[in-house]
Order: sequence, then structure tokens, then C-alpha cells
Amino acid sequence: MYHNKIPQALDYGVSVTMKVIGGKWKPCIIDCISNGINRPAQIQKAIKQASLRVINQQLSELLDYEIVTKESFEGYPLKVEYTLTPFGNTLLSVIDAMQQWGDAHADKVAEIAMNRKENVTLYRNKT
Amino acid sequence: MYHNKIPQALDYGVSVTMKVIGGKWKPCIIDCISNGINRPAQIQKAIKQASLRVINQQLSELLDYEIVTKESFEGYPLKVEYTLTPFGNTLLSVIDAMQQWGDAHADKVAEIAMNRKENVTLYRNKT
DNA sequence: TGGGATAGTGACAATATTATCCATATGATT
DNA sequence: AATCATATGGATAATATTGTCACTATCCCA
Repeated sequence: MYHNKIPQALDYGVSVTMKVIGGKWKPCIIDCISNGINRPAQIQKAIKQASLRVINQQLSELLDYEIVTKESFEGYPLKVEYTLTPFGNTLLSVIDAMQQWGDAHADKVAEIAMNRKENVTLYRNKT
Repeated sequence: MYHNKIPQALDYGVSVTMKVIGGKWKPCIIDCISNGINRPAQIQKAIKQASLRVINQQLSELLDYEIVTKESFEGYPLKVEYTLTPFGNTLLSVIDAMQQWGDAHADKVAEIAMNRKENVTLYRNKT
């Protein structure tokens, strides 16, 4: 596992939250699991842009931080289910606030990003 | 300016929000400005861990995304003030939600981070 | 026998972000 | 004349994060 060289300060609430959900796919994964998409392969189908490897990496961190629990079922075919813990559930309102703001302002942000000639793909083409 | 090679998808609300406030110091800077700490040098004093250079970089992005406005005053000594736009103000509730969650769970997150032997500095030492 | 589905991981490459160093400019202060 | 404060930005180094490839393992299906 990679170890930071520069210490991360957890002296500010936002930093603490970012420590937990700051990964590129973590909010998305939490979102999936809260909606009953709880097997790695299913999650990967829901987030096609992320590879299974990356999803596993992020899941294992969410597991460490006790945001999700993992249940492995015996036998084949292999079956594993991730579920939100009560602690993980407390994150939903935060993610929801972020989700709502982003949805509400996606057009504007996308337009600015385009003007900056950033390499973004839009959720839809403006007409 | 750096240009992404891999396109960033803005097809998910959280991604849009992260695009705007995802920088390491941006929420903190927005926090400062909303509390009347609105000159670069002042902000730097409030966030000693970040250099003035970095703060300026993040400010210029916040400016591009119309989260803040910038007012330059004539004459010397130089004086510049950044202020939240109405658009920027709409972010405060999001940042506040993140702040509250982080504050509420800082102890637990810090403990887990320590168990993982991550390189973190705690907001206080547990007794 | 040759895939394909399932889940998982080590090693490393690629990319992205942040930090550092140095430079400009101007006037006041020591 | 040197230093400091103010604000800003180029160039590059350092760091951190994410993605890719290859591999293990087991069973089912064609």
C-alpha cells in the first residue's frame, strides 16, 4: 500500500470527510450499494468507466473505514455482497447534498469547463 | 495550464461538485472568504500549511468557476479582495454538510487512519 | 479443451495534483 | 541600500492517485 509522505491534517471537518469519500469513485460506489447494487461485478456494470480492479481498491478502503461490510458466501459461483453500515448510512445525506448541488448546476459548470477547454465529457449535449 | 488526458465525466452530480470544490484547499478557502478573510495574504495566514502560490492557483480556479469575484484596488500597497458570488454562496450548505459530518466523526476516522498507519496529523491527541 | 463468470491482488505505468523555487513590480520602512 | 509587504505567475520537482496488465482460483457451459 502506498504511504503518504506529507502528513494529512485531519484538523478540519471537510478534510475528514474527504479522507473517507474523497476517492474518484467512492461516492458513486456508496450510491450503488445504497441502491442495492452490492456485488462487485454489478457495481462494475453500473460504473463502466472504472475497472473492477479500481472498484475493489476503493471497496477495501471503504471496508477499512467501516463504511461498508462485506459478506462472502460459500461455494461457487463466488458471491460477495457489500452493505452499508449504520456509519456508512450517515454519509448519505452528505453525498446527497453534493449530488443535488451538482445536478442543479451541471449545465453551468460544464459550460465553464468547456470555455476553459478542459477535457470533459458532458452528461448531455446542449441544444 | 495542465490539461487532462483522460476526459472527466460530468454525468453525475457528485462529479460536478467535486470539479468545483475538489481541490485540496478550496473548501477551506471558500470558508475563509465567507468569514470575511478575503485577501490572499490573510488567507495564507489562516491556512499556514498552504503556500501563497497554491492559494493563488486555487483562487484563480474559483474565479473561473464564478464562485468568487475579485476586486483589485488601485495604488500601493497592493490590495485585492475576493468575495463569494451568489453562486458561490449556494455551495456553503454543501460544504457545511461535509464540515459537520467530519467534525462529528473526526475521532473515529482518525483512529482508523492511525490503525492503517497512515501519515496523518490529528486535530488533537486523544487522552 | 477452451472460454466465461465470479472475486481478489501484486507490481508497475500513467496520469493528475500540489509544492517549491524563483522572478516581476512598487512603495514604505528600517 | 537592504528588507519587507503586497500580489502574481512561469517552470519544474515532488507527491499522490488512478489505471493497466498479469496472475491465482473454482466451477459451469458449450
